[in-house]
Amino acid sequence: MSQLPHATNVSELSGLKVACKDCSLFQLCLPVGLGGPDLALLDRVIKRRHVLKRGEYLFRPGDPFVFVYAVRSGSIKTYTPIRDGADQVTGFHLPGELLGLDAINTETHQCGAVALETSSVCELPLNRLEELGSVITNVQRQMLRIMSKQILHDQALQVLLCKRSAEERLAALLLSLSNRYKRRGFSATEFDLSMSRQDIASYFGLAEETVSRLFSRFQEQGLIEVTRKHVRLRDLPRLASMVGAPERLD
Amino acid sequence: MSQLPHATNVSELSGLKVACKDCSLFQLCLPVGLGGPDLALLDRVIKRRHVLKRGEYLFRPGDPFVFVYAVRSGSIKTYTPIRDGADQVTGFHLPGELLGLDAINTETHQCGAVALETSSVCELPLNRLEELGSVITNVQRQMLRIMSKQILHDQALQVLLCKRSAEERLAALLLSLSNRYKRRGFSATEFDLSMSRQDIASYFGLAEETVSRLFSRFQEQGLIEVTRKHVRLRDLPRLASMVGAPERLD
DNA sequence: CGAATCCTTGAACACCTTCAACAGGGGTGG
DNA sequence: CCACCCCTGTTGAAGGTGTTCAAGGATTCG
Repeated sequence: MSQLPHATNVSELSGLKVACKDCSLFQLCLPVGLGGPDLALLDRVIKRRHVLKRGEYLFRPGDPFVFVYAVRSGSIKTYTPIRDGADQVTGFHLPGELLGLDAINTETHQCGAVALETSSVCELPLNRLEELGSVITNVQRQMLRIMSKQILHDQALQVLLCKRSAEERLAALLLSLSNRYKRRGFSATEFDLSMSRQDIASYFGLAEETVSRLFSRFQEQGLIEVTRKHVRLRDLPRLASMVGAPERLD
Repeated sequence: MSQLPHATNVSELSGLKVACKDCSLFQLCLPVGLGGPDLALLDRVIKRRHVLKRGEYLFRPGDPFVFVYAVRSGSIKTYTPIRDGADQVTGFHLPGELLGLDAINTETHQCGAVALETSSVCELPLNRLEELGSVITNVQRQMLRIMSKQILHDQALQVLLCKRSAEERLAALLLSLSNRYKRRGFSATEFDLSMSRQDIASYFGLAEETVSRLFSRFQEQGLIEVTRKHVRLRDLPRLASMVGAPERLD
């Protein structure tokens, strides 16, 4: 990969000025529950604002595990290659969410991560977090909680894939995006999908055509208005009623 | 729940004698990678041999999170209740495997856990593990790795549910059980299923009838011999060839 | 402006489900 | 200890949800 020193430096310079305590994602990301001194320590090992353009890779399957990443802006999809050369999309990640947790055990990324739009991430060196951990157990505890949350999320997805129809799966995704955007201060009812129909289809084990048809049907039913990537949720209550509590993907 | 003091005491007395370092599951459970002094500390906070009979619950959805459990013997299934009153089976757990990790974040169990046969577990009080963690970071690191492994497992299941046929899913389960039994010193080709057809069906999002038919078909094809719960794998290579690397559930 | 990609829609087909009936074991009570 | 019963598992036939194949339209980007 060729470097772009000027652009990189500029963005890092501006990025480095934002300490965790001043980050707008403070409530969503790793630092939740940490006090002032802990935060200052944490700030020392976190490198901010690695910027990715749409389609750029954060890491690829087989890459050695170096960092856990926190999404700062934009959105990133993770995928795992399967036989037949195809990819399985394993997740969509919004600002404040952590990435690469599955690589801790093997020290090798099994998944890849690609920016769905221009995005930036913080790099968290897990080794150094562990050093800190012996001083501030809060960071360690926080890591455990985040991974626990991820496991819970995976179980919700399992229920969705096992027990729910294509219709209910798409409803769950729209609802999840709505909730996550809302928590980040964006509109809960109107947003742009950064992922393609094919990405959604892969994520849920459906055919691209099925997803496309569902968007059309949801529109006919007055549930949503959709034109290409832009979505407006017109009946949030009815969407919510399609998704049971254990299937919530937030 | 009524107590059975005599039986409980007997089993606990015999159980308490086995320190982690002498446990046959040493290579599979939490202690892997820990040195002698660390192990001695760990032993102090782990309570051994809570015994469960078939059908008894280790915890239920909604229970407060107190312990992480390590299976010592037998097998335990986890499930999550879904609307319609039905249950979704979320996992089958063999000796050496950890249980209840999804409750760390909310401090409440979302899942329940039931013994599929007479089983025993060790209780790991996570709070006290965290105390230790500030002394021996190895325990913390080990917890992170185990949770990372779980996340990887969940992704494999996601691929299986999204991209693979009923046939391939069952092959993946049989192969997983084979590998896991083998690692525990049992036969890789002949064992008893502790879970029902319905449990398997629920786990994979299939109908009970489909699972039953698949067992029959596998037998017709000479892949396995099966009578009720007893299974003999007759063509391990061919079974393995049905399951891609990213879908391995081990 | 052209090419490639993404999205949409239609029709036939396939895998798995659902409904139904029955067989067989294991446990329980007599 | 045996008989009964219930639960688990098995097998068949019809039906449905989603897939596959096919073609065309729209959008973006070089």
